[in-house]
Amino acid sequence: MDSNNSSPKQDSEKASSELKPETHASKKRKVVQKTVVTVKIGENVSKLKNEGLPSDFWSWRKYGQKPIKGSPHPRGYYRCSTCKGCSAKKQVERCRTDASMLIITYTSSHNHPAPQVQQPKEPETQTTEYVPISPPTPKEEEEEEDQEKKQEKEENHNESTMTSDHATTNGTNEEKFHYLQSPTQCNEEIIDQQHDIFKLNNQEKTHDKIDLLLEVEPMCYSQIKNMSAPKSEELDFFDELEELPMSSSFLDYARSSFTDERIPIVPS
DNA sequence: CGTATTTGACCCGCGC
DNA sequence: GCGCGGGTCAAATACG
Repeated sequence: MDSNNSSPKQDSEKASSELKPETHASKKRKVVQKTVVTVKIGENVSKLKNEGLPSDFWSWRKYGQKPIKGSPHPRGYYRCSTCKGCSAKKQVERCRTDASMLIITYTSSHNHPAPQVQQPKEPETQTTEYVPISPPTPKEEEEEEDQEKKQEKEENHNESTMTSDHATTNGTNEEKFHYLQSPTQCNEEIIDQQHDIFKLNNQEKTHDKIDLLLEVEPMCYSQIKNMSAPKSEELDFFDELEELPMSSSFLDYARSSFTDERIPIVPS
């Protein structure tokens, strides 16, 4: 809590009641280090997970959502719920140009080490600790799939969607997430602190793996499938459901995968 | 019953 | 100095 350096403004006002103004407002707006990650939805997330991609070791709780000017999609605000005092936050929004692309911005770092480093063996097993891959994943996937399916069949997929819940856990369900980096978006504040921020998650290790994955799956038939589908409609749909796709595992996952792509931004 | 998510309102910072 | 946009909190609702 006190360590939170990102909620200065509100802290001042609302915090005055319970919280306390820990930092200055300036911090919140620019002094906070941010890592921007662009994720492309179109690959197999579950699959990757199975591969051994550690999703996030932390849980994220959504605390707000706001429509962004110029963007047809709203931005979701998440906070690390793994640890009560963790000030780690992340913002998730869809690319205005490509609804299939998610822009995740990580702010602040975790005050605590990852609950447990899940190994690339069995996500479920390791989840013993509390890796939010199973629970949240289904939700996001559901939405994503829903959209695509809706185009083809709504009811029919309903079942599939639900099934995916379990399947996801096992990796049966195949989601598609592509990770890309958008240098243009934050090339100005790119830094090497990314390691600092995610160092906790043993990203270094993941890094290697992700690297391979990225190269290995430049384009899967899944992606093609995506392309085949009318993006326009999907976008539209997303527009309204924009907020759901990134609960935690999704982002977490993305984050892990983006190790390489994530763009650390630092407010000068 | 408890926890997570959703929605609305409030406030601050920045730009004009 | 005013207005716009962004970010967070709090309360209510839904789901497990």
